[in-house]
Amino acid sequence: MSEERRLQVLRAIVDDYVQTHEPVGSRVLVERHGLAVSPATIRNDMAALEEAGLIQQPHTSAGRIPTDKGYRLFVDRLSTVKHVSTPERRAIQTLLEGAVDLDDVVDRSVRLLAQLTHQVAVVQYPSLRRSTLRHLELVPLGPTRVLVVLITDNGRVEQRALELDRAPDPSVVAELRARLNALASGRRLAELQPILADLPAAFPLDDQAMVRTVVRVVEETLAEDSEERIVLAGTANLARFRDDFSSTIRPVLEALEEQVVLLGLLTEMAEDSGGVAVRIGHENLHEGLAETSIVATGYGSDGDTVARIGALGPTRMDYPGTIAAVRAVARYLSRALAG
Amino acid sequence: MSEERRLQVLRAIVDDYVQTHEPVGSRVLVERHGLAVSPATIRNDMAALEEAGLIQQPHTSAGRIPTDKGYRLFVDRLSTVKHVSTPERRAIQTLLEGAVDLDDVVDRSVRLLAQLTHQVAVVQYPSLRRSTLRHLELVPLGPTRVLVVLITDNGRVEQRALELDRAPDPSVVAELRARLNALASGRRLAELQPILADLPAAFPLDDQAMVRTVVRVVEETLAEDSEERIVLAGTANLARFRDDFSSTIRPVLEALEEQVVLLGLLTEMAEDSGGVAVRIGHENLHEGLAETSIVATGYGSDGDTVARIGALGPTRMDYPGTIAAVRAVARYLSRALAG
DNA sequence: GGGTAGCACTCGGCACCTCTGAGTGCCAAT
DNA sequence: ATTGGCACTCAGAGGTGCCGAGTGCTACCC
Repeated sequence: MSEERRLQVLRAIVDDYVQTHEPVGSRVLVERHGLAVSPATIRNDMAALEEAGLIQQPHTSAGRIPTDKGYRLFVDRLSTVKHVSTPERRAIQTLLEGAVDLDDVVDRSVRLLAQLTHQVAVVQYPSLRRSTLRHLELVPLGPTRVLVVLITDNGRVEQRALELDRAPDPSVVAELRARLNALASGRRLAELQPILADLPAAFPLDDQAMVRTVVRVVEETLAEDSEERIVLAGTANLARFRDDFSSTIRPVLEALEEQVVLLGLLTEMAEDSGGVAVRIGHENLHEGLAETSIVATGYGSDGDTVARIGALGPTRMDYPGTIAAVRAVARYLSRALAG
Repeated sequence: MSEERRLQVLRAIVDDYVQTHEPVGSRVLVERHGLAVSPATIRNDMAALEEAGLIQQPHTSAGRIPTDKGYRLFVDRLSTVKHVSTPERRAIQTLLEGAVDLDDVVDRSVRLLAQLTHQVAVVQYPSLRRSTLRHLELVPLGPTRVLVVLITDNGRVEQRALELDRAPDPSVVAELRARLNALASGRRLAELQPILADLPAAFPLDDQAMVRTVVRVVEETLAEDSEERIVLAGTANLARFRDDFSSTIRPVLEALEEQVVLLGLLTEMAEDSGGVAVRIGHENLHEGLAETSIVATGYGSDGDTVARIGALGPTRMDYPGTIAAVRAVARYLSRALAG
């Protein structure tokens, strides 16, 4: 009983099941997948695969479907690398080049990925901590209210309002802004903390409280990884199949709304195969996503990852196709950010 | 046959059906709703209501369910005004007061509304055109790239990157920024257009092209109503009922992703009853939303509407409760923006 | 004239049945 | 190791009959 053929059988089962969404039996397997042996032989192989926990039977007289473990093996060792077609590639390129700002790039990317994969697409906004500060602005909103605005090199803008104890002198605000910009511009945001700590001492005693408040707000803004924004598209694709998966929709939608959960999942994903990370079913330690797989990878302006992008759908998804699409969009997204 | 009782019957049918999601027959109607007549009498009334197109029978031997027209009559003339409970009110207040900036206020509001109504909640970001400009910033992103940042009085920040033909002189940029702020600060964004038109003439010929580019981008940003952002929450509530409505989920999700559609619906809604607008089923001229109702109202910092907030769910929703929740959240949201 | 009681009628849904066919596991033969 | 054959299992489709909810109608009462 050749080990190699058994894996071929597994691959055939995954391919077929992904396409038809129906348990696949020994006969269709030999008919549709050019296996040069008889159904009986396949049955023996399938028994072994089931023994190994790679496939399972929904009920006695039905065909087999892959388990999470089966999909895992398929993804790691059996799937052939797909590439997105040239027209698709061109479409991606032109679409992303037409974007006017960061929001627009992200928005287009996520829609695009949803359309390419027919899954739910997720894009995380570029992380603040790894970007370089381009400009910092203090804008008075009222007598004692000030808006702090951070602008990064990749065009992300973050704002935060703060309330002061008493109305500050405009000239002091102006000086603070000048000093902040002198100190901070061009630095990575993650490096800022020690630099800013000394700033209050440079001001007259009366103003130090105000300066400290502003510095604290800036630091808070940088620290809040939970502030990281996420954008979704293609949630309607979850309802593509009226049958079994439809009962699973609700917990998935709930998980998608919990951006914190989603962020955690994205960032925790180790990139295994060719820079793309795949989490299958129960591997996502979140009960609502037990029948859901996530394919994700990082993107960034100059080689290093500033954020992630991914696709999410039922475990029975087209992994090679999804992986290819995620990789392609990530690549063009990186390029669009750099340019 | 008293007209008044017939309307009572309609109200009872709506109440019951909203609660049970099952067609309601003449018997349960008298049993559960304290109507002091016999089922036979009710049947006559129901026949009349059906004749009038207010209720309908799914099939011959079933009870009645309200039609869109029936819900409309209910909302306009029969529903009793509900108020949110005092603890709920207090919860809304404290939650919204804890918000740190505009994004946070909007985010909290939409989640809150979704939780209160058990529907999908929608909040439109405050419109740019009606806000006052607080500050305008030009930030160089590269030799020929400039980021234009608009900051409004209610804390909204809008940015747009632009590409120049040649690298501008920093001093010219500084002067342009100063002039723009002098001209535009404190004005309503909608008034800006004529004011900005004269600006290029004030600059040396060499720089006029650059100035014109910047002005054009500012104008574009203001003009783009389609840029208006929308935030959703509670989409998982769509999947609350596994049965009939679940087949309708997909088109609804698709409509929700088309922010343009949603924006159109929100802005077109006339406010009828007590400041809250209700669109029922087919009244939404969008085929995906034929079984969906929307309850919406405006909110704004000082009395006038700067944007809208609403809830969306199956036509068989609890209208009085939803209306009350939308109104309450809108009120506190307005207050949070003003404060 | 409006309300009521009684009655015949309709029809969806449930329980029950059978039958079919897909699919399996095992065994003996190659 | 592979294969054909065979007995076995079982979900799902299709058919049947019954029940009960609900109706519309008509005759009757106040």
